[in-house]
Amino acid sequence: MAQTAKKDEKQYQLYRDALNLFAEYGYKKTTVADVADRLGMTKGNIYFYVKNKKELYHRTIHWALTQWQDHVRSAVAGQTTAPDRFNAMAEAALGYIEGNKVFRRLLIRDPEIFTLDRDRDRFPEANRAARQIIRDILDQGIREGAFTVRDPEAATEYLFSIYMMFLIQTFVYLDKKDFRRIFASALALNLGGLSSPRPPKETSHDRCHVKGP
Amino acid sequence: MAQTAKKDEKQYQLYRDALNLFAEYGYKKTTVADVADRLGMTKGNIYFYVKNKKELYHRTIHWALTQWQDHVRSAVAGQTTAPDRFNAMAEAALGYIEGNKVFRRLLIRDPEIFTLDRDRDRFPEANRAARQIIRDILDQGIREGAFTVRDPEAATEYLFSIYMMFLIQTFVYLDKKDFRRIFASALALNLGGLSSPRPPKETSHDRCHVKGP
DNA sequence: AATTGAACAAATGACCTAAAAGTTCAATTT
DNA sequence: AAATTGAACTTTTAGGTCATTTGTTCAATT
Repeated sequence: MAQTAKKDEKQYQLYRDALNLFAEYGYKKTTVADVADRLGMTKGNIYFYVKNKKELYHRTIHWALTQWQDHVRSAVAGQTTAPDRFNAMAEAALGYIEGNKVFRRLLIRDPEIFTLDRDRDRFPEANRAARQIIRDILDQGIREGAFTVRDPEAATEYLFSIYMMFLIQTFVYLDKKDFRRIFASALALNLGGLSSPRPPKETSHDRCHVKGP
Repeated sequence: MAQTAKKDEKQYQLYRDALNLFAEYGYKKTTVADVADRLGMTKGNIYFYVKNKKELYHRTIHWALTQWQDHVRSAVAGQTTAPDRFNAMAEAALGYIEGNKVFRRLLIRDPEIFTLDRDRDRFPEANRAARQIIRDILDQGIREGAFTVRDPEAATEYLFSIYMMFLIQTFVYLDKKDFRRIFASALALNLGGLSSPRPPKETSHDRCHVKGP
């Protein structure tokens, strides 16, 4: 049941315009009539595209999350080794929002878009895909011998939580003060751990490859 | 201005009883008269000990946090090496709440006791002390050559956030499902990092001590 | 110093109502 | 047929009133 190209185009406009309005005024203060006005139609016609306001909101945000994820995936694809991909993923994921004012506003209006509570996750599909990006990099690293991970599933869950935590602290709570500095610490810790020894160089590649005692 | 021993004792009772009531009914549903009744006094007399209900609540929780921290500190003191202390701290901090039904109830009634948002932290003093516990272990580990940490202040902040995250996920959101499993992953990752090489043994001590290339 | 109890002040919840916003749909346009 | 309109309809919300509960004060008492 393929949609018409025209409907696809209209839907794109709908999500884009709705996103801007929801980001500016929040869910409650944005009326269906506001969205219709912005698109040059009447509010009744919105219901030709979505079944109600709630669905409009949800689809709009899901669409925004999807765009963001595509950006991350292409950044990851631009690297080859697992550690490089890990860094690229982290940088792309956080950097994208850093540079996206509309998305940041949206998060302030609706801080629960990102949550650490799986039961209250309103975008489980998008977040499953996000976990998969992490998981793929871990698996590659293990396969190629660059990473040592005992329980990849648990590690993925843990890393995803840290990623959520960073998003929430930085873009919801606006604790940006030392964002980059703590982010760097987090990357170093996740790649190398607390434990010595490690040469005091950052570039994460040339590492001691001696087997344990 | 030393208080009388009698007043100290009454204060202890006050906090203990108030804690139980707040945990059972929450802040709103617990009346000042309820607390007074439990202590066998009249509500007017509560105001001899605290200046208002809000202060009673805050002091009560602060007292509970302090007790918890004392427990963690003594668990840490029971170990000697930094990695052992790190593990002991993590286990004591999470384990204490795991076994404390009243505290867990309180968290469900008032989920914002723990927050990732420094601006909304109602117990900054207690949390500063908690960070200090982490920091002291990191410093010891660095001093003794067991840990390699480029920026201890940022690392402390990061580790404290992870600790908060675990508390929130496990005891506020009740995502206990894989708590222990992910907790183990987190400890392993923080001590050893993702990167190979590391012998496939868990006990975190006997590690490769060869200097980098 | 610690406690009481009555008096007073502030906060809450229930109820009401008018306005605003969400939703439907038969008719109309593209 | 797909897309759109606009009026009718339903649901939600914001604001106001009011009785009741709860929080707070304080002069008197132990």
